[in-house]
Amino acid sequence: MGTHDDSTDATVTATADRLADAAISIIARDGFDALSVRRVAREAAVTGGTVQHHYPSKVDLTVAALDRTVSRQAHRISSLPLSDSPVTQLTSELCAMLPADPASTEEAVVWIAMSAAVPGHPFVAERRREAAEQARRWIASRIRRSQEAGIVDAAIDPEVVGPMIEAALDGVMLQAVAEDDPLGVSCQRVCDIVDRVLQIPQS
Amino acid sequence: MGTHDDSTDATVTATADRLADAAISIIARDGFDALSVRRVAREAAVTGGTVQHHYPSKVDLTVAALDRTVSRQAHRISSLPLSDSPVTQLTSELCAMLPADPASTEEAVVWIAMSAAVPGHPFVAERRREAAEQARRWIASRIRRSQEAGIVDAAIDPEVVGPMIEAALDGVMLQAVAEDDPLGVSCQRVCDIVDRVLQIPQS
DNA sequence: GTTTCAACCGTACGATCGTATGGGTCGCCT
DNA sequence: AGGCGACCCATACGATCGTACGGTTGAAAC
Repeated sequence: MGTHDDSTDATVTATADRLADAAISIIARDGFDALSVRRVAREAAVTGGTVQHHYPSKVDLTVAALDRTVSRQAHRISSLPLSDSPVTQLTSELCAMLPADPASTEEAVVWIAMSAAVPGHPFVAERRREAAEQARRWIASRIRRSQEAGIVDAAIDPEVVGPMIEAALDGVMLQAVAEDDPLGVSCQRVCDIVDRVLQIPQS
Repeated sequence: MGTHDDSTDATVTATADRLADAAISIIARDGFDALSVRRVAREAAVTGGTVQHHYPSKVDLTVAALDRTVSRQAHRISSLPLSDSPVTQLTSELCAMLPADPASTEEAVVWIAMSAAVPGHPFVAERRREAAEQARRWIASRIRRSQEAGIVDAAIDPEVVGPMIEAALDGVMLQAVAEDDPLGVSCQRVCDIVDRVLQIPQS
């Protein structure tokens, strides 16, 4: 209630989001283990007690950064210009998750970092799984829409091809993060894989 | 010199390898940040001073664990039964990098962990890039051999399709690590992607 | 016998971490 | 006016970290 913000929904103050953004920056810049209460405080120009007030424990701070990462990703791909074809829509949405500007780079690095942090951090696994399932459903819906449009063969099963595309996206993103491939080759790579996996005739 | 060991080559003592293996286990179990001198000492049943003697700094210990990981991977896929077809040879070698037994699981988790640890740890990036380039060359050679055997179309460029397969392997491995997919679906997934990317007619 | 040296053990110091705790300031409600 | 809760600041404690440093042992070199 009260003043609404531009994020997912209410109940979180603006400083709490700033702290989460600071945490994202730290994770993206120096790795998942570099996240600490004091560093977030320095990054956000507050004292340690402040971040401790908004996020009583470190896991609270971490899940806030993780949730905000996937929320930022979802917000960006949802506010994307519509394409004429469902399959180019899918590929453009996929490419929107790759590192392009500083913001998307942060989110991609955090996504890879939280995937790698799953062993030994059970609460990270849960958040990652939720986001992955959401992405899975979203990819499957795009495939189905492409089938209804007659662009891809109706015989292929979205439930089996979807995970392939998901894996391709994860792999390209991991390489983009680890070897900082330029956006062009990353995007081209995922587009090529999608075309081949969906058996789209090469132009 | 003198007694030779079963690892890559000489000059490293047996206890140094044990310490590297302990480091690998720790990284695989509790994440990259959980690696510490004292934990390795506990894991290997020695004191902190001992690991400090073999690896004067923590980065020395870390690069030893990383190098040993890729060496263990290379050793396992090199000691693999030969297949009749070059493409099944490639897929079986790819699947050999996926988490099957405890050893390969450790190596896959460490590989993902070191990919995620690249930002903020420059010395990790170097090691990862060497291993990735080696894998790239190895995949490209398998593709070329398949083309010479007439199984895949000679028109496709190994230099562009290779990175796709590499990305697919990374993505499937990441999902296997993060969501601990069973080996069957992971292996099936990479095989399917390879078949589609190489445009092998579906059986 | 003496020296040397690699391997291993144990301790210590400074830094950083997570977190508990208490005080201070402001706006809002009764 | 007085209480009250949200917000922010500051300090402190215990734990863990990387690493420097010295001691001990045993075998090889001279």
